[in-house]
Amino acid sequence: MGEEGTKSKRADARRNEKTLLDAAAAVFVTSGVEAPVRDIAAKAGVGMGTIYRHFPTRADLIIAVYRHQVDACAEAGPRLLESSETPYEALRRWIDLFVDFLVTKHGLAAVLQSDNAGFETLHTYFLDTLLPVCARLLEAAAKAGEIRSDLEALEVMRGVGNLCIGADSDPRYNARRMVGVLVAGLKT
Amino acid sequence: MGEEGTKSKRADARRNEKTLLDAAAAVFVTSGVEAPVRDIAAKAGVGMGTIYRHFPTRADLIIAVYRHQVDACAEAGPRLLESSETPYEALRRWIDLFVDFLVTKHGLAAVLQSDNAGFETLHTYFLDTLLPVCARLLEAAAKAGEIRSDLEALEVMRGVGNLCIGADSDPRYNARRMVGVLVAGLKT
DNA sequence: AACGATACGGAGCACTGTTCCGTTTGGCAA
DNA sequence: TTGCCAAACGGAACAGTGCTCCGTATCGTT
Repeated sequence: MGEEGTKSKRADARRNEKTLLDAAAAVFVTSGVEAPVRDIAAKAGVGMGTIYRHFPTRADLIIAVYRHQVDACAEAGPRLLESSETPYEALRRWIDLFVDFLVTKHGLAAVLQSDNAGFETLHTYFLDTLLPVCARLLEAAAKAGEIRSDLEALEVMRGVGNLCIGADSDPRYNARRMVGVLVAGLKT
Repeated sequence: MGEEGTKSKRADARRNEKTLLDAAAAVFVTSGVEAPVRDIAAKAGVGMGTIYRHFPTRADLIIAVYRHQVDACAEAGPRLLESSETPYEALRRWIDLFVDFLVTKHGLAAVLQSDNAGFETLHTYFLDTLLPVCARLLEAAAKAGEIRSDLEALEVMRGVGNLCIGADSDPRYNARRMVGVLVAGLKT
């Protein structure tokens, strides 16, 4: 439950972890989350072994880099439910938040749904964190009779995530707008 | 405009092209469209050189394998527009056709939107073939006042394609249903 | 039958993920 | 302060894959 940084690790290990996180964040911005591991290691000035020791899979690294933002998104759910006029409005706003996060992370949406081995962890993390929040919002909106009630939260999450794929590589495609259409389609 | 198969090619070349197409189709079914080129070559019983001579990029091979089905989908558009009660109904049915095609092709939807180099050709082919059809259906439905008129055909196509990604690798995700929601969201 | 164009096969190169192990270093105990 | 060793590091090496290149085999024509 606590912070990882205070663990009984050696000082250089802690330092390298931080360095790697910063380097990864920087490389993700410029080259996307699928950037070669070597690039990240080079940017951080460490060897290949170091990166794999700290983050056994690429998913672990991605999770570590974005954990704060994902958690923030999860925490925003209940808050929106309270502060919004209607549950549907809360759902809409929350999905906007999620979409804003995704479309600004080069290639993240794609890798999230990718069935390539090694990314299940990432998929699982997102689902574990955000699915309950989404489910709660959907349930509230359904109970209020604002949206259809035959939809699983998983489907909505994946649908929204999928719509964000490639949003940054083709200016003609506006993911936010299509998500808007999808969310409109949820209404009864 | 005519058939390629009748070109002035050597007999063995024509034979290999057919063999490769069949092998590729078989491998795509079992291993997805991202299957290693070596696997396809092995299945066809030819060398690497042969496959690349006939299909310079993987996209060319994929296009060749699915050309007939894509063309059939394109041709179904105008027919549906005539035979359906309303333009919106035609649009809905046409999108169903497109989705049925995509979800039964392991990994095709993903590679269609992938920004990996080498697949632009594939993306372009699909767009060139299907975009005009989709645009016509959208326009008809918009003119009839059944759907919003501020949407580009490209967005709708990409949105639908995106929703189909991973449809076959997670039984909990029903792409058809989410596309249904999206299409419902198009209504005015 | 001979010959030239066409096509073939697969070794080889480039690139990337991942592992493995010899070397270095941080922190603790004497 | 010094010595020790577990912890951590670096990067060479291996494996999988896309793609090229060129010596060899085959086709079809003369």
